[in-house]
Amino acid sequence: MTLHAVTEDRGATDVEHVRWLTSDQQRCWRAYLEGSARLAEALGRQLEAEAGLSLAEYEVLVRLSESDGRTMRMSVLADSLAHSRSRVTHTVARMEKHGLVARQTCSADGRGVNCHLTDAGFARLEAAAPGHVAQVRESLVDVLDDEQFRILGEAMAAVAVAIGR
Amino acid sequence: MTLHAVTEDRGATDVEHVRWLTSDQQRCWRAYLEGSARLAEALGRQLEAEAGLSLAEYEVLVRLSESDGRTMRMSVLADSLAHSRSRVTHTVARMEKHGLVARQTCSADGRGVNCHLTDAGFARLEAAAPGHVAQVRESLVDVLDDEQFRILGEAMAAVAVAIGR
DNA sequence: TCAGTGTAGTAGAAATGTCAACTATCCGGT
DNA sequence: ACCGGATAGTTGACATTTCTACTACACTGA
Repeated sequence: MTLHAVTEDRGATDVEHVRWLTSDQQRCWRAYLEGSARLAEALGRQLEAEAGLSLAEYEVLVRLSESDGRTMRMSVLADSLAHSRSRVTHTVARMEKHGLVARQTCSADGRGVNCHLTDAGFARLEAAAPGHVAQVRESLVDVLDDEQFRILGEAMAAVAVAIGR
Repeated sequence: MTLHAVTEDRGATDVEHVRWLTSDQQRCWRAYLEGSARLAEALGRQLEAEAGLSLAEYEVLVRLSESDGRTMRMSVLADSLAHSRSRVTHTVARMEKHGLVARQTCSADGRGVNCHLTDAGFARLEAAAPGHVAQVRESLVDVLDDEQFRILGEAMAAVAVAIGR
């Protein structure tokens, strides 16, 4: 018995007026949950196996590689990844220990820290990228037609905005 | 400088023929990454604050509440959640400590373990559901039009299939 | 100048998830 | 009956993420 049905049984005593999902909406939502879980797992597994990187580390490398001077402030990095500051601190600390990035205090703002991509970090990214892109294609991009993928992107962008970036 | 551009610079020495994402595809993919990160965070935060549950725990409660006798085999639960067995073992162990579920050895298969939703667990789900559904609507369902949401669901279902459920 | 408030980043503990054994049970073939 | 390989689940070590509190610096207004 679904909770939805159960709560409807309460009838007039239910003063909350909950707008439950329709069963079509339920199906979509469950599909999203399952698909996103499997996708994250597939990507993480491939990266770990073939490049020894977590998805979070890979994303850090990507942002840095695209930024001016291959350097970003910690907070900018955190915002751009939609990860907490604390999380980025820990992730970057691990990466620094492995020589992928280097931290330097920011001259312009004494509180700030610049995170810089080292040559070793860039090389690691170059080595990891082809396999990662192949996995993204295999698990997502090539599975969908252009229309589906475009709408998926628009939808998720709208979600990000709604939640308030 | 993007990695994409850099690797193209290698020109004829690049024998890998990597099918990089187009910039449109990049945008979609990044939007997905950011949106899904923010969505998971928003849902988890709401549940934790208002119901003292993690999203993983909530999902366990939902599956059990919908199953025959409010009971599922651990492995069925794991498959249905797309979580690893180990993860489900740990999650269920925590929930059992809090009285939300009870484990009992399976009579039919000596190796099996049945996970049963307690009355307290069901009550907890009933209490949590309205707020959770409201958050799902606010952050996802009501942000999209019907068409977008339907295609999102279809796309993610296709992804789940492609990755091999 | 300097008090108050906000921002940047970190640190360590607690919670959660992953990974690699490990035990116990089941099933299929001989 | 019994061997051997698969399946179900757990365990504990380890890695990662979250949570909370903390330090240091920056900005604003009196």
